[in-house]
Amino acid sequence: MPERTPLTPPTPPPSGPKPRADAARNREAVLAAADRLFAEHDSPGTVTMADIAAAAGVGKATLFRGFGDRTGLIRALHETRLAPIRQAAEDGPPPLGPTTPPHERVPALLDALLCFKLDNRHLALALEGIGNDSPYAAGHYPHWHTTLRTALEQIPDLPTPDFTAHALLAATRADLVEHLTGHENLTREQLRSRLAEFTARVLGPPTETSDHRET
Amino acid sequence: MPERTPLTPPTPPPSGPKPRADAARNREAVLAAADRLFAEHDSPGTVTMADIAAAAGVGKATLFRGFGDRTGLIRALHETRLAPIRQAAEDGPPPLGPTTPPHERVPALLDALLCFKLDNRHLALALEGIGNDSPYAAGHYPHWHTTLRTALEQIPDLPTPDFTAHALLAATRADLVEHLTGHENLTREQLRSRLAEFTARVLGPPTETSDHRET
DNA sequence: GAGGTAAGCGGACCGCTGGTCCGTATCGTA
DNA sequence: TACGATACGGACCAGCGGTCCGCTTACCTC
Repeated sequence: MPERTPLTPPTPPPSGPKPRADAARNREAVLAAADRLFAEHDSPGTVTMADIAAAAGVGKATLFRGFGDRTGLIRALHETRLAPIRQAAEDGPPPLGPTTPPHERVPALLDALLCFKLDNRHLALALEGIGNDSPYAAGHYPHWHTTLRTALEQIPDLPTPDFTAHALLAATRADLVEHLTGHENLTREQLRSRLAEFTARVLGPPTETSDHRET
Repeated sequence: MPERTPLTPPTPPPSGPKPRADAARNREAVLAAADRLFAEHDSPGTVTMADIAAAAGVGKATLFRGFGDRTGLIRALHETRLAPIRQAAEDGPPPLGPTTPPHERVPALLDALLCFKLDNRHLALALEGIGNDSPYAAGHYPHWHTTLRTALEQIPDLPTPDFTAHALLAATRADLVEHLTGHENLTREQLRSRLAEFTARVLGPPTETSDHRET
């Protein structure tokens, strides 16, 4: 532990007192530049921190001061884009919100996640490709897992909601999505329907007690 | 294309004329050292090429000459360990071999793969953590996917064998296994039974036409 | 066994990356 | 306007994967 943190007051969300005006401006510039660069390059690995700093018109240190490290920057970017969906799943209207019956909500959640990864290939790839254990270690994964598990638990006779949640989420992994659309040439709609069919099979037919709507 | 390959006649399998004695000996030493180092360190990222060369008692160039690059080394290591299972799935006896009815073979294949990743945490993590698109890009994945898909196609009323094969394989991803055993403290047997239950749910109940054995 | 030859060796070397330091410029405030 | 705190930026560093080239060594031939 260093005697006084010489850098990296990680500032994961810009919380605390109040950021200086130029700091806030630079933060936005960096996020915008990173987003653009990741979108332009196919592989996130080819985008360096120096590139992002240059594109944003700031020094490298600004980048690391604002986000801690590469992981932090990617996470911040990802979080920004994912926030609306997350919000919708937390307390939004059906079919994503918590009031939706599980046989409808689970597929809706997975479809939303899949569409997000289709629309933000680069970001999702960058996030999941950080290090080992990356998707699970921290960040948004536990949230989605818990949400999904909670919904799955309301389905009777489903043996292992916890593992099932993991397995269903694994079916939407960014690199798998990338492979299916890129190498196997599945269209967006094909992939969505495949995932929906698979999910339906896992959930089994809806019952009176678990789902109060006619299908 | 260089006028004469200065290095890297990749030698992925040591095929062709015949390798020199010391070359073969060094190759084995490198594989053994790499295996040991990966097993000792938790994260494959902390094992460098220089470490492996030093542990094997050879120069770095020997390493790159024999395996092309880091990816090649890891793949060679992985392939060596996985070969028996691969062989058993290709033309072995039940429950892994191709003569097994699908309702029995699919869970057996997945269980074998899961056990392999449990027994070779480090290797599987190293392999899947290489780059983006890593598990799907090359190597063993297409083989397992094809095997699984072929078996799934024999199950009537299973809507999308191709995607289902991907999804089931995704449930055995190395980092997920690592997360479940490491952070959620599932035992080996718990994880195996969870995967088996999940698989059974996906496959649905066996029928007369698809499976000729009583269950 | 001796000698020629090419395959193989090793470690100094390179380019590049993520990450850090510190003198300097800018912001917010009185 | 003057002053302290905050943030800036680019030179800098350590460590990585990967390469080069002069030297060693195994193999083949006679």
